[in-house]
Amino acid sequence: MNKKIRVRFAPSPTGALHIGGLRTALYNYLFAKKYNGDFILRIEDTDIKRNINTSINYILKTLKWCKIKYNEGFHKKGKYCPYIQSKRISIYKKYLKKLINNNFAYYSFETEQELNIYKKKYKNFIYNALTRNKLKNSLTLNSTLTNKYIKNKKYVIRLKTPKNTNIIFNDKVYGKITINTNEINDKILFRSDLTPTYHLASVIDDHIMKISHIIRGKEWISSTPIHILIYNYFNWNLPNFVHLPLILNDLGGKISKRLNYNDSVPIYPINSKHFNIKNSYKKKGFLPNALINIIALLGWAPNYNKEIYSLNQIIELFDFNNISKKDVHLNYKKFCWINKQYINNSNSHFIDNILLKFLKKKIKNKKIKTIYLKKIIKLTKNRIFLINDIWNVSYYFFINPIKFNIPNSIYLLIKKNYKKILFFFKKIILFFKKKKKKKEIEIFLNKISNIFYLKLLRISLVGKLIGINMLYILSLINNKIIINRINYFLKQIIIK
RNA sequence: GGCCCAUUAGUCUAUUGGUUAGGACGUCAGAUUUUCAUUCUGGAAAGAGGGGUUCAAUUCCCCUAUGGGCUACCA
Repeated sequence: MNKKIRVRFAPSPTGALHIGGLRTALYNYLFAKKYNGDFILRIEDTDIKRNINTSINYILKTLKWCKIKYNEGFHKKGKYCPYIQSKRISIYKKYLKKLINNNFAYYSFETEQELNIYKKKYKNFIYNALTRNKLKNSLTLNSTLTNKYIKNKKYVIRLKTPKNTNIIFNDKVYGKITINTNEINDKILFRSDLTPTYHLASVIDDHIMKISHIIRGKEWISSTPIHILIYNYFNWNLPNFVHLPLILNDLGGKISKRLNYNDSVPIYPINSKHFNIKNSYKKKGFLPNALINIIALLGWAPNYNKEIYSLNQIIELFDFNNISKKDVHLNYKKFCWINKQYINNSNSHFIDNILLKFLKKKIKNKKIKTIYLKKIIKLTKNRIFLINDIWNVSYYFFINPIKFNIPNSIYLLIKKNYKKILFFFKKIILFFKKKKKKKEIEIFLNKISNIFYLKLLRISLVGKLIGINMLYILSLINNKIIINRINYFLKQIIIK
């Protein structure tokens, strides 16, 4: 096999790109990268009714954010322009004519309503070699009638599938798959609205564009015989078929472009007439590198006891043999864990800047100095899983607690003298220098022998028993604010 | 309903005839953190069921069960 590796990602612009689509794109990209091949982006918009024009842009943005680069295809110059099927219809028509002339395709004249009646009447109605002799089509009607239908443009064009023939192909993931032609319809290649369908367009394009490996979701396995027939009818060399296991949603079904399911969360946020995607992996605070790692491991595992791989490692190790045949369920907590590994192990300057940007946006108070924010980030970032979590672990540096959550265990022990204790703390805190000396605070904290008194102080400052070491809380929050918080606590909380 | 495909712990996966069935997330316990989280250590937890083939089966074959895909003038 010395043919050049050429693969394509061919989404239809009918909605948001979800994690399954992105994985297909990624695996194509990885395979091309590994063998120095071409990775092509082709837009399959043959079904005009379902197209959503903003989704092309959305797909491009998502791929860009994930750094999945294609070197040929939509919006790029290339040998096989254009890379959008709606602008290639004349090509498909040309090939379609050849199929008809060679008697590999024929005109069929039933209306949709008529077909629905058949489907209702006969349970397993299939339009193919077993039934087409009894139906209205160019094979059964005489030429005058046929021509009349064609003239009035009341037809579809169907692929002529042979009778009772086993189509066998060797899938790179699933191995040998056999499907009998009696089970498949004479697929419609050309609709009554005179547009080609996916099956025709994609096979022709894959051949013209010299695609060597078709890497796509497993849901296409049952259509593969149709594609193989078309290749054979044209006497074209077959590409390699690589079908990927499906990614299942929380209901156990195929993830769809409809955004009803939690797991179908798209990658990139977008706000347009057609979508309003707030809940995306990007928006949640996943890093693109981590997401690539996560998605690569969805149905593929190299034979190492390891979870974290750089893109280069993934490219090097990527192999169809390591792709699982089993459909995968998403494990969101593991996603978060992988993201955390990236937050902790990546270049810290890079991550800190992302966190800084996030916090600045969240706080909106321009008076807060960058150095201060950086200190807080340094102290809190080892506690987060997603970028957005940084707020949850640092908010108490920026906003005063309003509600106070005092666990019973502490409540019982301090209820007698909590006022005294806090007054005492206030006195000491007032004596801290403006630029607080750490040592001073350390001595103070060490002197508090009763752990519950410390907890009381924490609750009054943070609201809950969470957060980083008191030493840093006391030294980073300004004395005045600390006193105010204690005062507010004493006002709000009446412990009897 | 028909056809195709899959089936190792809650989830992802390793081991493709001989292993105390390995790892990860999660979970549970302990340590660190005078809190919480992180981190560290340890534990529990799996070959869907039934038949074959074989000296030996998680691994090969068959049946059943379960799950999924397809069965569109959608891709």
